[in-house]
Amino acid sequence: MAELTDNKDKKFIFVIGPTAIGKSQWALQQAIKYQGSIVNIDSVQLYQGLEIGSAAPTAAEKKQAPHYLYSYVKAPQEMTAGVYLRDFYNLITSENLKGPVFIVGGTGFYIQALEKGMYDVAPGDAKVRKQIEDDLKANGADSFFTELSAADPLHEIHINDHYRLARAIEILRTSGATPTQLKAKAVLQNANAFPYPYLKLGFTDSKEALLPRVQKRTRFILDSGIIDETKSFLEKGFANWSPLASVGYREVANYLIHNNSRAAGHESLFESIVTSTMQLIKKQKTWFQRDQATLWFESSANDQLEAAARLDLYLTSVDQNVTAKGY
RNA sequence: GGGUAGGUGCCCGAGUGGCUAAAGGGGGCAGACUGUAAAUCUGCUGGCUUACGUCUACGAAGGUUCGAAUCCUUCCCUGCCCA
Repeated sequence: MAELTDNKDKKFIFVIGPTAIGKSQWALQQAIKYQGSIVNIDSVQLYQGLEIGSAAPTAAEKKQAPHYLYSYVKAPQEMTAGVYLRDFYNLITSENLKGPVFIVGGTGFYIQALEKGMYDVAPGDAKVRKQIEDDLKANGADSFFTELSAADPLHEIHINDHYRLARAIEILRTSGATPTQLKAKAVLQNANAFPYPYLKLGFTDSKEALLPRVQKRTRFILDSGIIDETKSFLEKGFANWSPLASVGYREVANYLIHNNSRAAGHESLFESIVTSTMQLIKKQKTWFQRDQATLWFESSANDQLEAAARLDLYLTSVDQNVTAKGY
């Protein structure tokens, strides 16, 4: 990690919460008000060409305050939380970001990675990974599960979770470390944790409150051209590019491949995107539940004002860290 | 009007005498989560009951049978074909 002294007195504000809650718009208002900047922490808005479906900030919005880490990863490159961290720290140590920095997004895993840091193990090597995948295919999950259980009887990976199983085996074979050891070590050291003062604000709301927002947004996304956006990637041969498996794009790709000819397909496309988005929201809410350090607000105008007041308190205070526990 | 296929749990759909509260999928609910994370994975999902159990359920009503979603009769409804 590079020298961090430049940012000693800089304040960071996480603005997190489920999709379609209105984080970006709120954060933009605040960034304008305090002459700050915005950094993305959404795992899909990172990519170039997926702006419509991921409801990324528009050019007009980006003009109102500096935005970073949006639309900069090009297909067929695929991001990981680890690479995101590298990019994030590169950014804030190489550029002198204006004012308070708003870190905005709903990807719980990335937020956690940034806040707590990641395990000190090598990232997946493409070659090794391929080998592991072949091995898994040839010998089945049972053999992986047995191998992992022998080395780490306390691991909590399910036998059907092939992705996690393969990753655990990869780490085990290359470094000898087990999931249980890594977890224990991370709790003790927490060496790669976020090194700056920060405030975590979250927006969330009931399913009933979110549904109309999701419907409206889905209509808008469809009208704005997510179908063409998807089509262009498919035509370039990126059908297996992992971001295309994210909410919206997955449904559209499926629609283009299977029901394109049917007139009724369009309405069910709308419905299926709404459903997946609501499912995503549920998963995000489940993830955020365990986060004890976030100050939560609802989406109402009143709560937005309340959140703004808390922000103001933080920005004008001399305290370093202000979290839920601080109040 | 005639013929024909069919009506199954929130939805789709399997089941054609007992092992059926009824496969599977979707949806819903709850959860896990350290380099794919908007991904991946797990559990639950008719009522009452802690449980044993019991009640209600396979279009409706009757019937056959020790026993029916499954067989028979009539009726209602839906799709398709012929008039």
